[in-house]
Amino acid sequence: MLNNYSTEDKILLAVDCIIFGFDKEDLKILLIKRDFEPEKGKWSLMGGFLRKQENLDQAADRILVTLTGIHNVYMEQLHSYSKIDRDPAERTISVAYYALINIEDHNEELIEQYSAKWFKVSESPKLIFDHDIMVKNAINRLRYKTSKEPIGFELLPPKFTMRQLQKLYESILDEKIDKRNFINKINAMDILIKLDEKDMNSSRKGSFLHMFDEQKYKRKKAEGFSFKL
Amino acid sequence: MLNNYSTEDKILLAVDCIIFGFDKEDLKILLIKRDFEPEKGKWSLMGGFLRKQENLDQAADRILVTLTGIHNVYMEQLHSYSKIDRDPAERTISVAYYALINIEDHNEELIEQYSAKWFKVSESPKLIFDHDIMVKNAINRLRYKTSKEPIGFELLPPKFTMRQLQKLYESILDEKIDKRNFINKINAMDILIKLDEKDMNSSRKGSFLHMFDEQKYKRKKAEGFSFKL
DNA sequence: TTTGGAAATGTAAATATCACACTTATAAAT
DNA sequence: ATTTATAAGTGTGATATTTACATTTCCAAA
Repeated sequence: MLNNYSTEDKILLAVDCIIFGFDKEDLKILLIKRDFEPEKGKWSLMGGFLRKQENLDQAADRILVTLTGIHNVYMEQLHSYSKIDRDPAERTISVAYYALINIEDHNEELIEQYSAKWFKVSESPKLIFDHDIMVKNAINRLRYKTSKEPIGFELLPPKFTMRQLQKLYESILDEKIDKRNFINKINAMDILIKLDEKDMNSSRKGSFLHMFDEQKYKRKKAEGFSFKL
Repeated sequence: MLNNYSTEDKILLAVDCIIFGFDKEDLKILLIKRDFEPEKGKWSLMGGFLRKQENLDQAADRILVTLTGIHNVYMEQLHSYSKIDRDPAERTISVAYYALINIEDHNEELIEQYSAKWFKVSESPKLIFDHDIMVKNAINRLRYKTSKEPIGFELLPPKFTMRQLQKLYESILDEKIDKRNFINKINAMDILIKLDEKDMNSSRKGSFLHMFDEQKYKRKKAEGFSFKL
């Protein structure tokens, strides 16, 4: 009968972050080049160890801030990975988190300091340990999330065009969407504010910028909501 | 720079199991009455600690077998809980798993040995620590699962009536379903085999028994599949 | 003034979902 | 043998959602 904790094994608990960003065309992840052993010189997720005086969410947040300098980022716990020899140096359990950030916000200096780089998810290099599986699982989770609630808040700049939003959906879901149907669907959600302002970069005509209406978004989300392609 | 694991904190890692069963009428969970400190005498999920030589799935399995005697049960990792003082005795992270079992299969002796008891999810007692949150999250996950793939394989006996399957869905989703629409939908899935045999317990007329067609089920699931009420 | 190129827009057909009520089969009672 | 009580079993039309699809508009640059 378990009545004495002191005989139980204690284990190292790592936290690894899958950091998603979107650069107007492609869904990307931020990876670091390890300058420490094991697997020095290889690409990996940003990670760290859980400390006694913090919970997992806090640890994930700390690790993200360390690399990007950004606070108050959207993060969600993904899964815990525990294969016995997943880290050859020592038995370690890793709790993976995924974060959605606006790719323009990150701190260049920190990125350099960690030899970090943004990769298209479709073109990312092989990662150490079980990090590839973590990324795969995170993408699946993000796809699921997409089907349950509007996304974009976190990954897009405050003002964006319909086309950018569509590209974001397309890059997450990895499929083409008809633009009329997409716009009809998004408009039916009634969560965007159309601004008078136009983005003139993409065409002569220019395309209207939009913002999320956070009030309406929250209300909709509370009601429970479904986006189906 | 993290180049030396040895300075990092090591932590106790618990695994707690939310064990779901279905008794032809209600969705239930299996709880134990703790005969050890802390919180002796209170209701709790079945749990244990991760050992160095096993991974989390194996630990969850071991813990489930300890209480029910059943092997090869459907289990899925739910979430990791890490509030600093969640266990007043010592800093402990808990990885929660949920299991779906056929309620008829469990081992009575073991259940008694642990003072365990099946509770309707709607009538379960207050649990220790953060176990109530775990159960709530597990129910949500189960609901989600229900919307993505057929369930029943794990919770029902091999042969079951349409009405039992409907009751299962109703108890998971916590809402009434029209029986004609339900049957139409299930039949449209084309994953059941209707047997010649009838269950005569529930009515004079008797109702036909069905089995899952595992082949078809797997094929459908691979194609990706959605059940919407 | 013309031109090139992305932005913007609407509808009809197909499909999926929903609401809804009567007949049938059988065991038990008479 | 006949009646009765009870859950099982069955189908359709109305409504909502999803899909497929092509043309016109706007503006900067030439």
